[in-house]
Amino acid sequence: MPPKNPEKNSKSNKVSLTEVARAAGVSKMTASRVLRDEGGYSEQTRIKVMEQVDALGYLPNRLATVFAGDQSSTFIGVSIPDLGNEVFAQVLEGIDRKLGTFGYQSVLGLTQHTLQEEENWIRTVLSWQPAGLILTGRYHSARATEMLRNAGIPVVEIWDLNSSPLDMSVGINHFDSGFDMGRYLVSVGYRDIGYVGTSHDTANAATERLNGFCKAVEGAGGAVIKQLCLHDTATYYPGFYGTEQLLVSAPETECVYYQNDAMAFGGLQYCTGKGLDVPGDIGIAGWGDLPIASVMSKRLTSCHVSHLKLGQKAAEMMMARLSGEAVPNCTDIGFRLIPGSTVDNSRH
Amino acid sequence: MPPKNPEKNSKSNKVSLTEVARAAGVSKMTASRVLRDEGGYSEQTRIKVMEQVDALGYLPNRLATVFAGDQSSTFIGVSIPDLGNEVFAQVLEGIDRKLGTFGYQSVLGLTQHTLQEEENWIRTVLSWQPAGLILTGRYHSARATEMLRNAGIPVVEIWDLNSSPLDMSVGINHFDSGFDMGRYLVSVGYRDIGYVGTSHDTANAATERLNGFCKAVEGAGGAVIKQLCLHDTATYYPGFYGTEQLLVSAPETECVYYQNDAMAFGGLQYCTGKGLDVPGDIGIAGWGDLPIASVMSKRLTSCHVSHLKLGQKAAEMMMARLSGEAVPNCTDIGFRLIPGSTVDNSRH
DNA sequence: TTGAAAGCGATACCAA
DNA sequence: TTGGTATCGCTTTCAA
Repeated sequence: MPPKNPEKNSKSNKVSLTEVARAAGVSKMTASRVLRDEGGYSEQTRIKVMEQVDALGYLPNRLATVFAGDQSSTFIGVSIPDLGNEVFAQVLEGIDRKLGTFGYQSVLGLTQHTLQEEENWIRTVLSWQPAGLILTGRYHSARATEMLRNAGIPVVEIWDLNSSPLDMSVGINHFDSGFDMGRYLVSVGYRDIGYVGTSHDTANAATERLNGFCKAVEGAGGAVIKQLCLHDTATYYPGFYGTEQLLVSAPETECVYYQNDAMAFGGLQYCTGKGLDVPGDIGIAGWGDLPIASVMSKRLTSCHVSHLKLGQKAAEMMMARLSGEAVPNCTDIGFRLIPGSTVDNSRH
Repeated sequence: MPPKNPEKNSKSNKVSLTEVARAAGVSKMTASRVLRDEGGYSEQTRIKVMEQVDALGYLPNRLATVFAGDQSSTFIGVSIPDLGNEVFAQVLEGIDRKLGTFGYQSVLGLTQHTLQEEENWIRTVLSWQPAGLILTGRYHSARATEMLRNAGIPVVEIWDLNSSPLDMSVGINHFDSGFDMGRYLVSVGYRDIGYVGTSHDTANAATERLNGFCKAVEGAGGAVIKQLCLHDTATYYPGFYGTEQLLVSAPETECVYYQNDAMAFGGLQYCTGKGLDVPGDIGIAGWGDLPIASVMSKRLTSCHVSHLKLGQKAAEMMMARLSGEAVPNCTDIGFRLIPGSTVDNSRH
């Protein structure tokens, strides 16, 4: 809960347009016109006003402008599951940089992968009258969905491609990306395959990748013999110990598919540390194509997605919509399977 | 520039407190009291109002509340250089999560390490009447400093510890952390040492680490024989090719100190790829202690800083100040040198 | 327990 | 080229 302002009232030392106008000896309407560069005043008047703006250090109160109702704000609410995951940090970077070039600001919400957190954040951020919202994920609570519909502002859902979005959507088809990897791994000769990921309380993109993966593997004659969903964050160390758990309970595993590259690196390090040869003894595949891959001698088998571009595209769609342009409501930015060298493509 | 609202006026479909009050058959003051849980109304009235709130899907307009002048907003402006650098992503995560528990929101600004970007962002974000600002770095343009002083809101400068901050400061002493590493490397026997980092247009923490490092190395009888400051981002691949450049021009280098762990990993991979033994042939030291270190078999020599905690602390100081508590204006969260195994501590 | 009126800072609209 | 007045949604203050 926001506290009452401690020092009586913070506006006490803030300069308002009225004060600028008075100091310049004009009405506040004239001062307003000068500041908005609207025209319809003499050069002499303009100078008088600007002198006082500088002298008094006047900063406009944009709250009042929006409140007056003639403009929307330049806030864009942006929900992100967590920033410990590098890919989301990149998405946010893409969004915020692009928004910045249009003079808009991100109001951040970290939802920790829960719909309840997202709903709470949506309620709050809507009360600040944002110009639009960019949300990670296509699943929202019923109440959240209702609020979003009622808000009457543009919404871009990112990450999962959503063929029937609330409004607009940009991302990739995660099911397909999992499917492609499954098909690839079986095609090079793997049969007994394991999975290591994390579980969240809600359906999400990683689950869809797993679903696609299983479907492809089983359809092609392989088997996903063990699926490990840890109650942890999807980072390096869980990939490490998850691999240990997996190999203890299913030592026949020939290849492991991970929720993302960070977990895959953890798994790779576990295997290497145990003296296993990758890919000779065991294959490893991740997802996301992290920047660190650019310096690894052994290219991680993965799936490339341009996270930065995804964020930029989301911001661009938002800006286009806000300026009244027609915007396709569904944009697939695509992915690319990276064969890499952590799976053995010569098993046949 | 924010465009004029395309659809006439977005408020058209928004429900105001007045409408709720009318529907409930009470005055808007009574409805306001109910919504603020202020007391001073009958239970029957409360029910009538809340029924209409639900029925109409009323969401308060917090802009109007702040504007009315009785409260400050729950915005905290947060400036971060870039999110491609994992450590800053962690800092932001720490800030935003902690702010969230107090019902505050981060308004993000990515400054790309330039003071001009920061100044522009400060001007904009101040116009939205934030409750406070959290800024990365202790250096600001003259105009930015003036605006910050005039704003009359709490400011926390993070990252570099600032003994005479604008208002509050939390971070570490980067000079000291560089100094400690320099002293350590010489103490284990290195003499000809190189540095690989990036250059920015402004003074920054990495520069201070380098300064501290050089002072310690030279004071202890070693020499920083080559300093490479690339015009690039401080990530994996620049660490890789920067190392190549360094070793070509100064093949006698015994040990390399990097701006951060990501660059150090890049360098490590370069050396390993070239058949150099680390630390047998060359030593490698980074800064920051990235999460990936938790799964590496060879512990990277580095300097640990709790980035998440730094962010949390900054948010806590902000919240404490906003609730009127006394807050120390300078908090050192400390660092810890990690000897690791990418330098040889048995050279003597 | 309730309500009417003033006002926050800026802009639209109309009048001079 | 200027300025007065109403207005946005809400809360404070004062009155009933």
